Amino acid sequence: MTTSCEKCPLRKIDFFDDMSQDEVEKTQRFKSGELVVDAGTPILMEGSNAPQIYTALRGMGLRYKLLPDGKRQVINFIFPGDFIGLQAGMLGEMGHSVEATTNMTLCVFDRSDFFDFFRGSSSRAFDITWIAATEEHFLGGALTNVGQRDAISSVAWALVMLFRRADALGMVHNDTMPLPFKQQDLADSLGLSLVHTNKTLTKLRDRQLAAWSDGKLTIHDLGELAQVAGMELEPVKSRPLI
Amino acid sequence: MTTSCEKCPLRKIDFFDDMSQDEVEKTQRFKSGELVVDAGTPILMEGSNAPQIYTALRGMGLRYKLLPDGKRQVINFIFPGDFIGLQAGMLGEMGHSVEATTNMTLCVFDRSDFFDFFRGSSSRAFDITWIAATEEHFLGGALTNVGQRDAISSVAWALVMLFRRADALGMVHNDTMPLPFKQQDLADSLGLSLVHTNKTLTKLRDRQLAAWSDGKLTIHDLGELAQVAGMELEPVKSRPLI
DNA sequence: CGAGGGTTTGATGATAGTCAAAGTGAGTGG
DNA sequence: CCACTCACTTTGACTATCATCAAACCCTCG
Repeated sequence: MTTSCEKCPLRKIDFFDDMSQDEVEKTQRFKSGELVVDAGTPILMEGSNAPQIYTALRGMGLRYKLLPDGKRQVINFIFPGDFIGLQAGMLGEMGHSVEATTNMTLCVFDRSDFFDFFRGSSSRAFDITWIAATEEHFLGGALTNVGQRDAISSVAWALVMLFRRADALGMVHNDTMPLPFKQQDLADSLGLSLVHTNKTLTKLRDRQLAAWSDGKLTIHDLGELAQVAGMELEPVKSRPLI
Repeated sequence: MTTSCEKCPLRKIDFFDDMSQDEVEKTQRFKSGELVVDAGTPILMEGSNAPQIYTALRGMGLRYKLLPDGKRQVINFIFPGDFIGLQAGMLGEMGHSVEATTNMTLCVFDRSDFFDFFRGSSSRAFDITWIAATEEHFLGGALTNVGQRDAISSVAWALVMLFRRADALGMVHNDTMPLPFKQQDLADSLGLSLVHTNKTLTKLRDRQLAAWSDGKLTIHDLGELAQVAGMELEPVKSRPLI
């Protein structure tokens, strides 16, 4: 049995905006099913004209782009509640691939219903656009990070961003969050080599700023780490859920 | 006298989608005026809660983000027809600053009317979301470029992207387009130093791949340059105009 | 003619990449 | 239950790309 939007566990999280009854119903009607995938499964392929789009209900994943020569850029990390396939819905084609890093459960929507859903509720349409704008905002920050920060600041920035997202989702306990990715994934997200990323991580660990091992990231003093990153912590804003 | 949307010169360009009479009228009602600024004028500031948003009607500019230590990341370059301030409209706050590189004329819209405009026409709402998704798509590519390509490929990629945009707007004549930016701007967009960017540009010039000087960029064989960039040329898609 | 912004060039050095190999731990099969 | 494998992490040595520093050059402008 699939989870009904009515009882969606994500909606209980403060981080997500409240939804009106009407919004819940419209979203429920839009939802065509659920997809359960194992860790490592590809979900969407760059350039593909995918018939379906998703919301991550459980589990984590990543978005990435491959270059012809095989290099990989991780665009960002997927957390529960993330909307996946907006580009497919709007542009008919994904600009990046998506794959599951852990086992995942995804709410499935048919792309063919997307336009109706969009026009059927201007508040939901607004939410979708809000998500797109937020994604753009994040990518501007990520670009700035990769372009302008040196390795230690860059890694620090990434860890702060990940940690704050997890915190907003209630995934942080005892200053630690689950981080089921590989160092290679982080390296590919920052444009650094695996080796250098590894050495930078041990530097942060030695300085007691952030410790990531066994799929768990521990940060005791976020402010200090943000200091190293040379970033200012913007307040966390709640976001809509599709 | 301001340009009416009815007679907007940009609409004559094939690159922009046709608009229905209704869309033209709604856009006209949304438009509150025009802004003419000199080269170098700041248009929007990062973090500001700007009351107005814009569409570039004439001239070019750039979006950028500043780090606390003064480093600058150029997010992208603004061409005529670009919508400016989507983040302000949706999120209430810009994630980057915008400034005019040349003299510019901008169509001005009041942010307070934005939501009405959005809900007043689902096709215009769709267009706005389309633009947001496209921006996200571009930024994914830019991130990949900065993260994964070496200097020569990176510069080549940027020049190809600029040239194709200009071409779509009919700004290319005799294999050359106006490119009124400084080398420092390009350097800041690629995360490279000015000196290294300069040396890379002369390399491309020596190899007869791309010559940029006196504010003009000429490329005789785009395919060859794209080859150097290690990129595949996606077909150009027309886009909506706000 | 001098000043200033932008571009170009050369010399030097540091950050980060590459290569190679060892270490660790979970899972598998004999 | 003990090799053995495999995927991932860690470390060390060497290299190269790119940053930094400095100075010259070129134009336009007052």
